[in-house]
Amino acid sequence: MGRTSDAKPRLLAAAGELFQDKGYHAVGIQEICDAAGVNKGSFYYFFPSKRDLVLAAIDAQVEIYQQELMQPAFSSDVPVAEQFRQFFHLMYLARRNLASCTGCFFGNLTLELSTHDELVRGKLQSIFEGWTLGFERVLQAAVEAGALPKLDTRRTAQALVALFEGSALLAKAYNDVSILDDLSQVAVNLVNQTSSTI
Amino acid sequence: MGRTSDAKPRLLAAAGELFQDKGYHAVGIQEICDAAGVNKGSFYYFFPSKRDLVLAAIDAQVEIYQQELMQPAFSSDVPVAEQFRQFFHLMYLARRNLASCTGCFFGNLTLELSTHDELVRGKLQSIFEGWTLGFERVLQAAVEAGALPKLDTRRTAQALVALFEGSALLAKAYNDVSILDDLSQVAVNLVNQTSSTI
DNA sequence: GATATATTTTACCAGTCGGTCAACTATAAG
DNA sequence: CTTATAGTTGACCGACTGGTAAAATATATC
Repeated sequence: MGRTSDAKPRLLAAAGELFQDKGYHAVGIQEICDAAGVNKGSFYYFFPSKRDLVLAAIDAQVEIYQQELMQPAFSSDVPVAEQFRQFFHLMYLARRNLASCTGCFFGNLTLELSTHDELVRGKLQSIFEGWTLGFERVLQAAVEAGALPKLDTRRTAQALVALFEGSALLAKAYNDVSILDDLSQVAVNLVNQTSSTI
Repeated sequence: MGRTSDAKPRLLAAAGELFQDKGYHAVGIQEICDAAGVNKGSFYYFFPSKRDLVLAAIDAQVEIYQQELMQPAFSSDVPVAEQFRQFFHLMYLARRNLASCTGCFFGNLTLELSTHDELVRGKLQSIFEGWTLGFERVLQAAVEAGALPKLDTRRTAQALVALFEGSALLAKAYNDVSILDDLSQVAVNLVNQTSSTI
């Protein structure tokens, strides 16, 4: 009972966008409230602090990345290496129409917050760990199917995550999304490589 | 004439350290001044603004990275791939004794500032471009010496920069420097790979 | 329709931010 | 020794920060 409201999801969406393109410290709660069309007092009704907001915003973005990057890229029946190319390419597509290249939401927050806040760092770590385990599963399945030679799946998976995050970082530094597409070829090579066989 | 001072280099050193482990927005000028043992008024005698400080701090760090990473890694006569391994390893050594893993100075600033300040972004871009060109030269020399098969030097060089930045990012997320050493092996494979030959 | 309660509104707080300024001091150079 | 000047000091500013509190309001439920 009492009145209902969609202010909370609006705040989460606004926070997702603003943290993404300005970073955590560069965005004030007032600015997020303005973007969401919510009063600051209402903000503190839904979130006890800015830190709680960013924790919730991270969860919301995990969901989005899962649905718009992970599932589309790794559910097809094309060769494994092509699935990784697709992963990079989907990020490219998602960023291509933006005014400026804003990097990866999680990578941005990692570099800005993980020395400040151990809880945030742990959350981000477990997200990257989830990606790594997911990549590893995909690679392992391909190895078992004979599509790939035996390789160090853990290290390769982690390297693919690193390459992805590094590519997003360079794309932001150069303000040029096409770097993501360009380096997707290296991800392909990395998967198909024979030199790291064991 | 007039009195002399080493306050400026002290401010640059303090700014380098504090920006490195807390980020740009999370560090105030007062904090930098305290760390450097300088009054805030004096700060503004040397630097017109915080933004000018970070620009100068970037230049100072370029010098340090050049002398402590680039030159040591790429001046030896070991095989090319080993030089890249050394590059990652030197970063590992530099970070291993720190209380927490703070990532790459330039990568950190890229993700925090390049959407705010076009001048900073351009400066960081040209630093990464310098690394890329340097890597490319090393690879090209190895190809011409017959030590490596023909490969897309530009793309490989950029991928190595991306892998490095991504590794530093993951190391920060996991708060575990050893990731840098671990992924150095992938850099080695990437250089020695045959699948990306043209 | 009454009412308990979920949400909104607004004014407010102390602290910190980047930055300014004018007076002061030490010293290098003549 | 004088003096021009490079450097230092500390008080100060307005704007903005994250966060609080209490009164007002709308509505789902009965």
